[in-house]
Amino acid sequence: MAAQKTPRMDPLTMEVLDLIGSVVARFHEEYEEAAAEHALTGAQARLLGLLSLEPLPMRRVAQKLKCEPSNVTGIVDRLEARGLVERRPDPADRRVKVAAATAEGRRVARGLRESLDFAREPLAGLSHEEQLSLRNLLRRMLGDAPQNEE
Amino acid sequence: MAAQKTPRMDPLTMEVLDLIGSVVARFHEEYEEAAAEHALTGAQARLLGLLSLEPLPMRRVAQKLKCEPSNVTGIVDRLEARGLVERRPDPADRRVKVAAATAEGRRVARGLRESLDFAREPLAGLSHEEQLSLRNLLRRMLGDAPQNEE
DNA sequence: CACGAATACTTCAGTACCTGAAACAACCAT
DNA sequence: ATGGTTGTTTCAGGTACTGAAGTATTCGTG
Repeated sequence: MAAQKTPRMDPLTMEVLDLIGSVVARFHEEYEEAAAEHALTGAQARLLGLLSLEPLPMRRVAQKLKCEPSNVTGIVDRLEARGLVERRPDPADRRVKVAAATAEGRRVARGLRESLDFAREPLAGLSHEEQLSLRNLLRRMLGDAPQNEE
Repeated sequence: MAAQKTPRMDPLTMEVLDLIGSVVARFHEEYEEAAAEHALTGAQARLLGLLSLEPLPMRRVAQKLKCEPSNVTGIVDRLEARGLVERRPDPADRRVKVAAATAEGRRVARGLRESLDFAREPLAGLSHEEQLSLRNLLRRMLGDAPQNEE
């Protein structure tokens, strides 16, 4: 628990912090917007995006989404009602229900992904070196052990 | 609305995109967590942070938060019940109610800001040059996409 | 000045999201 | 077999959000 008092904050650090805040706000906004275009809420879009990669038991979904399993039930209910997701029994354990995106669900998820032009387009304007540098900086910010130094 | 088919995506670009997604998720998570430590929801924390800078009419708050004014009513209600925000009449226009953070509200907002160690600490580990470079890259990401659609 | 339109806020359904507790079924260890 | 644990759902309770309707105030114009 670092209870430091931040005696003063470097103005550059503050600006970068602010820029990150803007990126976060912008990203979120774009995401919700893209979801809305497909008649989905943000939570539904996140869940569908997750399941479009691979089917997952409800409990795993809750872990990935960092929420309670009881919450997942409702979101899957609504997606299932729209035919975008289905519940399958797990042959190995009859307690678990595996949530999986339907073909239609995967189609919608792809469309969703393609709607997220926000970061892709500006990124295309950066040179390869700049992208590399951005990647490394972001990696360090996230605390990831850099594995592919280049 | 660029409905391009993304003929191919540079793997580096994809990784950077992914990292940005992680930053966004992390930032959000930290924000909600910091808010929860002060017994606030994310929406309440955002509103309080806004009002800690300057008092604003309800209508302006809704604009800043990009939501309906009727929504702001409820959030301000709850913050007001906790004594963190108050409604003041606008002497110039009796229709208008100005929402303002109380002294206690400003105190909580400051604590909230200081709890957001996520980006500050990793940033402190970057050299001045690296921070400059990160700032410039983020600026370009945000500024190169002038989104004045209307 | 009066009167209708516009503006600011609130109230009121209606929906979604989210949590925590309790119920239920199925698994597992003894 | 029994009892504890695990996976899912149901339920109650609360926040967030929208859109429509309602109230009060301001403003524009005849």
